[in-house]
Amino acid sequence: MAVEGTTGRVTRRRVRTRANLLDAAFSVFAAKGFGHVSIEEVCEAAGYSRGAFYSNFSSLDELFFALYRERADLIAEQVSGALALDGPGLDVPAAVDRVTDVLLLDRDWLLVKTDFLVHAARDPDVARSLLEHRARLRQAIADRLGRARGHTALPAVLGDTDGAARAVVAAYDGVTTQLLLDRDVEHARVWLKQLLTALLTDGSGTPDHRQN
Amino acid sequence: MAVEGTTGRVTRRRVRTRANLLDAAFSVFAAKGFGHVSIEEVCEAAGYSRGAFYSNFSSLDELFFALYRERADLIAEQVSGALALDGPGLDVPAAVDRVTDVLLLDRDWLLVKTDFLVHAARDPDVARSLLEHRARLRQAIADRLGRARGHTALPAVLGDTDGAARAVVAAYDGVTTQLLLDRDVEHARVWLKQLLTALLTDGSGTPDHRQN
DNA sequence: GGCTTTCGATACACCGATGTATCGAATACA
DNA sequence: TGTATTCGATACATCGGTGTATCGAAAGCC
Repeated sequence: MAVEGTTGRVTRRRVRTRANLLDAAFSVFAAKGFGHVSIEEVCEAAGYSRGAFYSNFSSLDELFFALYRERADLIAEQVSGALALDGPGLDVPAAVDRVTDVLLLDRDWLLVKTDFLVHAARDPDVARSLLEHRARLRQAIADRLGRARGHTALPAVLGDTDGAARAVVAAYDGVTTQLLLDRDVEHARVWLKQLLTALLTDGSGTPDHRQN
Repeated sequence: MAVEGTTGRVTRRRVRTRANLLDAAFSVFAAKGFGHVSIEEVCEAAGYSRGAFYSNFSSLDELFFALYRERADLIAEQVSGALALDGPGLDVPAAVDRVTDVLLLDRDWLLVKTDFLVHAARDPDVARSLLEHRARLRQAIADRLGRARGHTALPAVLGDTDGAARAVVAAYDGVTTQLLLDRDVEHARVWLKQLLTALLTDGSGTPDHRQN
């Protein structure tokens, strides 16, 4: 039984193994991709037997979902944190700097994230859940962006602050795609910065040259 | 033997079955996702036996790769065509209109494309091949964009025309992600138009409102 | 139209992964 | 510390997919 309705007895070993399984699964998923991973591989990587797995999860999908939510929430917190740092007024360029510094940490995460996207794209329920998550994040961005008026004027082309927040997310997604292919994290960072600057200001930025 | 070094005898039945297999595979991949598809499923969908498959391909990966190249080349031609339509000078807004009208045809294609991205992200060889393909497409965009000077000035933030072309591709990738989740093609189209306008001009555009 | 070559269907042997049922060991609680 | 309960390892039956080898049928060539 993977699901505990009401926690009968508290458990201590259980939480450890569950966490271990999740961690191991993350590595394996990042390396081989969900859909090319068997339950056995995850168990082996974690140093457990399949008995442990079935005791904690009922399917690979369930584990994958749990894994994604865990990390996604973590990232969302980081971004919110980076956005919430300064005072009542938002300094757009500074915020862009902070966010881009925080955002693109881990290639493995991008791999898993994209796997999950592909998964969600084919399952309406998962898609809805993911859309809600994205909407919350976007809302947080839009809120902060709303405080920018006065400091920097947002270009009118994108509409309201929500449109601008949309653009930010789209830029992030776009850069993610490129980064997955060329593996150049540093370039991705500076380039995301450029893109965001281009989208959120009318001013001038710092160009850069690159192949690929 | 799936690979013919030199074409011994010409074949007519063979090309048909090969095409049928590719078409069926496209549907199946779109529906279930590469990695959740067995060779048998593809064969069944195409109305052939596994013997036919192994006679034409040596693995699912090989078929997938062939499938992707075929369609990707087709799309690239469409885009190039849309860009090449007008005279020596490029009218940016008009070109944006034409490209966005052509570009986002098929959700199934986006699904397969993203699957392939996920695949390429884990295999350096495939990644290189995909990067080259993207680079060619980007170059075509940059070339046309180079002729825009005079008509419309590109924002300096993005650097040269290549930077601008990069931004175009990133916007497309970003919109793709959202579209995979919300399945709203029309909105994606108008929104991509907005994004491109925001990136490629300093002027004003047509805002829009939307949930999700 | 006969003959040769190629294509694809059928049959077979072979894992590898899945899920379940059972039992010993670890752990919470008194 | 004793004991009830939970956790996870082992064993088992099963299934689906893979790849290969073989053979009949379709299609090209003269």
